Amino acid sequence: MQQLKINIVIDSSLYLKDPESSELGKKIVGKGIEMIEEMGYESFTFKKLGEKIGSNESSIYRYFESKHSLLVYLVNWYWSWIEYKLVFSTTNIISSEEKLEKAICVMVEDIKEDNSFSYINEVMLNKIIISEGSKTYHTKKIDKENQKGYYTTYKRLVERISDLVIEIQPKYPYPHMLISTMIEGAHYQRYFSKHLPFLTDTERGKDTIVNFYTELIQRAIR
Amino acid sequence: MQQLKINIVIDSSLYLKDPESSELGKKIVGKGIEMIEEMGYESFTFKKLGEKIGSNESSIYRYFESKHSLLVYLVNWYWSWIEYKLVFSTTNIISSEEKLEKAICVMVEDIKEDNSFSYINEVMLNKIIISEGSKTYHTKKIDKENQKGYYTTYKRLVERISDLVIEIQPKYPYPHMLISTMIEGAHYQRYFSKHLPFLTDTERGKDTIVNFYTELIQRAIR
DNA sequence: TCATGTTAATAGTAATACTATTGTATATTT
DNA sequence: AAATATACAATAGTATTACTATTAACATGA
Repeated sequence: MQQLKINIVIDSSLYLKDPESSELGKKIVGKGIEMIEEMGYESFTFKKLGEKIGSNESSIYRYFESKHSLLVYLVNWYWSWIEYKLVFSTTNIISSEEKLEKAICVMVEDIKEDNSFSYINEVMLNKIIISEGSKTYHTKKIDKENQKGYYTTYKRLVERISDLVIEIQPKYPYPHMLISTMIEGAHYQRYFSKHLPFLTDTERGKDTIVNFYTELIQRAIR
Repeated sequence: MQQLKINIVIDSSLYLKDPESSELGKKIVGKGIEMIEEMGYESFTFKKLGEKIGSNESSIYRYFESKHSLLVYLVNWYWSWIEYKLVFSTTNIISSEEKLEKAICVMVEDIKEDNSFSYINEVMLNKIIISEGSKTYHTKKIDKENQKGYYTTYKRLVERISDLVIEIQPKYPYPHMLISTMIEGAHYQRYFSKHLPFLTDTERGKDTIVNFYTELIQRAIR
């Protein structure tokens, strides 16, 4: 039997030329992920990427107007993918409480498997989001980029889960703050547990971070 | 009556030459804060700072080995200052619950006043920590820099408040995660409320962020 | 007075992000 | 099939950046 194939569609404002439309484009995204993960965003350059994919620096500028906009593209791809996983894991579930629990899990859990989407390594991408993701909005151009729609995917995702919170507890006054605190916080905790463990209480084996945020949210809205 | 003067002492591993030891050093830190706040960390350069303080780029390199290490210095200064405020606002209070409440306030509240320390503008510094602070540890050199003691101030602060949590609820299993989630989260919420308001529920006038985290923590450890 | 050590200024370098221009393959039209 | 138009990538740049090697100025002490 043939496998079901799904494509994540990225808004055209996030690239100059759609990287899905050519082999070179896919190489840029695929190898770009590998290189950013390996050497970090600061050390990563279009020149190095060009060499790696047997192409030229300036060819990459046909697809993305800057290094920054490639990162923004990756972050949006990631959140679209998470949204897809979220919708998938919560359909046909009736109880809102159970839906929320599943949602927390999808947002917060460690990504260990790859291979849903041919040329994108989701495990590496997840690592990039954790260590470099915040650089997409910690920029002086934030307001301009927000207007351009750079953060709509993220917004939609937070909205979706906030709605679940409201379904369960209509009187809870901080649904968006609660969810954005969870999403960003979970990434920080994963980063801390690896590099600054004195800021966490993670143990080996168990997924403490999922437990922590599940409990935190349940108690907050009870 | 003369005013009480206090100096925040920064570990000598965080600079090449102590900026407190000369007028030029104080200018570097003072004007550096102004410029980073104004133009953002990426656009800020030692060359521009040199021009501004009527000195030369390379003179600044005598004090800080890189632009990054200046930011690390500022972050450490900030956390030392917060720790000082924390100790000050919780001494002579007996109840642990009340201590924790005050601590949350000190960590999370909006900084509006300046002038405790002559050449450092705490309001601007707070803005820098909110928008650029995470760049100190989102680097590939994180583990090396951690070994050098770049994050000890932060660690000590988190430890201090985690101890308060443990005093109140000895069985709570995630004190460090709770506090680091709060500190980082509060900064994010301040940033979001200004630039990406759809991720928050902040209202004008009230300090929703303080209320949100106070309630969150109290419910978490109850 | 002259050697010594400490400081800052000069003048650089290598690398970076990004761009203007040229070249080439493919498609379209006549 | 030839002429033209288009799409794309490669070449060769530029301006700016972070950072450094060297020189100059100055104070201190023997």
